[in-house]
Formats: sequence, C-alpha cells, structure tokens
Amino acid sequence: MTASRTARERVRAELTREITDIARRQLATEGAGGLSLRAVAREMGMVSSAIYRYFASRDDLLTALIIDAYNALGETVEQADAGCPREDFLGRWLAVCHAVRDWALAHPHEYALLYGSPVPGYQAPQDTIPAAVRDTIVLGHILSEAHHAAALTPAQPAPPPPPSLHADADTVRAFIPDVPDDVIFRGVTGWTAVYGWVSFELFGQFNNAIEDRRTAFDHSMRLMAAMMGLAR
Amino acid sequence: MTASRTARERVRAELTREITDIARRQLATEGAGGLSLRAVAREMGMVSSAIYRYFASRDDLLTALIIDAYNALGETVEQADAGCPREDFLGRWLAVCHAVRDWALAHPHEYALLYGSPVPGYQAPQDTIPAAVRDTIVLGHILSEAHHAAALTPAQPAPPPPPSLHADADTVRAFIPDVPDDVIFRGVTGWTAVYGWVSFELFGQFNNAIEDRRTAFDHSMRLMAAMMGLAR
DNA sequence: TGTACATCAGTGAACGCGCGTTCACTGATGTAC
DNA sequence: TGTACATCAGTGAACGCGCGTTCACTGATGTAC
Repeated sequence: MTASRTARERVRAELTREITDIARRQLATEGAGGLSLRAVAREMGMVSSAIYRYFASRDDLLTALIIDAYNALGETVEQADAGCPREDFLGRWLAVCHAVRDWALAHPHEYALLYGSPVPGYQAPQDTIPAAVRDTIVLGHILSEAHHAAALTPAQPAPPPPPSLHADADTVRAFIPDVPDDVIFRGVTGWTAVYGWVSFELFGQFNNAIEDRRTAFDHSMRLMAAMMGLAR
Repeated sequence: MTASRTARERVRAELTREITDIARRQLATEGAGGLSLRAVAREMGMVSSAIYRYFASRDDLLTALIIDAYNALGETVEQADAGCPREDFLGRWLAVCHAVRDWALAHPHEYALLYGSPVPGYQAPQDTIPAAVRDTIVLGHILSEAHHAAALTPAQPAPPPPPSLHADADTVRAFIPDVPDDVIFRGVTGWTAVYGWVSFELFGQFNNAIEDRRTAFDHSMRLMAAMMGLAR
C-alpha cells in the first residue's frame, strides 16, 4: 500500500529531522568537535547503534548539518537582499553584510563549522557546494547588476588585475556574470573582507579593542563598498 | 652550588623545549583537537604522568604553543617590514601581507590555532596578548608613519567614521599612534581583509574558484592599500 | 479478508580505542653543615 | 672532604570517562497472493 509506505517514510523523515535538530543543538553548545552520535542517541532516548539506521556515520551527520547551515545562511542572505529596492545597490550590499554578521552572531558554532578551521579528519563532499555558494551568488548579482546599470563608479586609481589572473576571473564570473576582471577581483576582495571581519569578531580578535562592533562593521563595509565602486 | 642548580635547570629548560617541539609537531599533523599529552609523552619516551612535571595541564601546554606561534608569526612580520626601505609604505604593507600569508601556508595548523575557530573549552589567558599584537603593531606603525610623512592619500570619497566610534578609535590608537579616526578604521578594515583572505584560502573557500592565489592575494592587497590611501 | 513472508527500526552487548589526571613510590641530583 | 637531609624527575598503576562502530537479535510494520 502506497499510503502506509508513505506513513513509515514519514516517520523516518521526522526522526531524521529530529536527529539533525538535536545534533545542531549539541553543535551549538559543544562545537563541532563535541558532536557525538552517542550523545545524540541519548537525547533521542535511543540506543547509540540505532542512529545508524539514519546516518551511515558521524561524518554523514556532520555533512547534513553543514548543508543545512549553508542553506540557512544562504536563505537569510537572499531574503535580506530581496528586501531592498533593486536599484539601491549600496543598500543591498549593506543588507547582505549585516545578514551574514547577524546570522553568524546568532549561530556562532554553525558559522565556525562553515568558515572556521576545518574539522580534523573530515573531508567535505561535493554535495555541500550548491548550498555553500548561495550567499556568494547573491553578492555576485548585486555587483553584476550594479555594473550593468552603470552604477559602479570604480573608485580611486588602483592597479588593474594582472593578465595572469584572467583564467581565475573566468571561473569566478559564474558568480558575478558579465563583468570585467577588475570588478571580479574587487568583489572577491570585498567578500573576503566581510567574512574576515565576522571571523575576527566571532573568534575573539576584537576583544578589548573594538566594542561598538555593529557600527564599526557597518562603517568598514561602507569603506569596502566604496572600494568596489558602490555608491548610493 | 649555583652552578649545579643551573645544570638541573638547564636540563629542565631543554626538556620543556623538547615537549613543546613535539607538541608543535603533533599540532601540525593532527590539529589542535588532536594534541594529546599522552602522545607527547609517548614520543618523549616518558610515562604520561611525567609531563606534569613540566606543564600543569593540557591547557597550559596549549597556551605555551599559542604564545610561541604568535611570536613566530610576529617575528616573521617584523622582519618582513624591517627588510623594506622605511619610506616605501606600500612596499612595507605588501611585504607584511605576504609574510602573514606565507607563514600561514607554512604553518596551517598553527595559524588555525590562532585565527580559526576557538578550541572548545579552552580560554586563552591574558599572557597571550603581548605576543598576539606584534603583527598588529607592525601594520599600525606603517600606517602611522605614512600618515605623518603625508604619504597617505585617502582614496575616494567615503563616509567618515560616525562619532560614536570615537571611543573605539582611541583604543585602537594604541596600535596606530597619532592618526585620525578615519585612518584607524581604514587600517582595521585592511587588517581584517588580510586575515579574511588567508583564512578563506587556508580553510578551503577558494577551492575550485581561485587557483593563482599568490597573484590574486597580491592584487587584492593592492586594492586594500589603495583603500587605505597607501600609494608608492 | 486472511495468511505467509519480507522489510525495517530499534535493542543490548561487545570490541577496541584513547584520553586527562592523581597518587604513592623509587632513585638520583643537589644542599648544608 | 664526608655525611644527613631535602628536593626533584620520572615510574607504574589506577580511576573514570567517552567515543564510533559492528553484530546477532527481537518485534513490529508493511506487502503479496
């Protein structure tokens, strides 16, 4: 009976979700290294070996968490972007920057899982890639659309990218379509600055140095916007 | 006898060094989480409890490693800066950037220990601070000296830092002495971009995207130099 | 609709492993008179 | 210079802990005729 098979499958899907939820909560309190199948099973009220009906190994569970986290971040970023008038490119950039930072502050361990030190012994499979690039695509489109709206006013004189970088520019153009190499690398630089800041803030590098972090971040991202040629 | 006491102490200092050396090597292969007192003891040919004659706990050993790593990085950066003509501010900036990146690539796990996700359960004591800020001080002095040599040509128009950031600017001025707030926050932004890039590169975010990383990094840091107003 | 069989979820015990830390101890090295 | 004592380094056993994964099993749920 298809209906009953679906019933069993529904339970299965629900329990799978419950496992990842518990795992995510453990991740949030213990960090990636502290994620333990046995602890998850304990909290589920199951015996530890039962987890293996749902995930083939600890790494598989970790991969599921990583993909979920990338998607959560990606969705937040997409919504932040979508909430802005299309032609307000600076506003969109700032909204995206703050979305990344806010999400990271709300989910520090998940952020660390995505952008911190690699988990030792864990090798991310290819399946994470589509989820991993959602935020990058959002930024890319802001820049690309700004360029085509002639709204990019490339800032002060700076050296053009050396020709040897042309191949890499081609690869990145998948994310920032139809723009010259110079825009590509300004975008990459801006992008690294976002995560560089957020990582510094989250991993403690700003302790005893910068207190009004939201304001400072906002200002820093405006400087980066100017570097990229984004003006209101 | 002072001489013989010194003899014992010399052995002690040597063994302490040997322990940290072995621990550093293990860190390099296993990562911070894989650092184990028992493994260190095994490699020393000692029983595990003997380590406690030299370090009160695993965390103490970790702290020693962190301080050593900060000092190693700091020294590299200082030397890179010192190798440049004093008035070549752009050259000094680029030298420092590459020194950070080169060191990180040569010591990925140590870099991760300093700038990656915090080690769960480990709380860095205050003793690490002097070592931790050596590189920051180098950058600060480049900017400060450039400013006083009137060699900073603040790039394109960008909003000034909001007044509410003045207190934070005062704190950071310990590293970038006697410069206006605007220079401070351009410096902080530049600094985060350096580590943002290096972390992206080291932690795998550039995989399948950017191949000629040294060149791209160099270009990116030149863009940041222009943002900060550093020109040759 | 009823029965025989197959699939699947969850159990409980076990394997083999490694870890940090404590503690009472032996011997060697250094110190004081 | 020689002896009695104190300091220190290193030993070996133990405590108590948690982990991922495997495997033979029971019972319930679903399937086919």
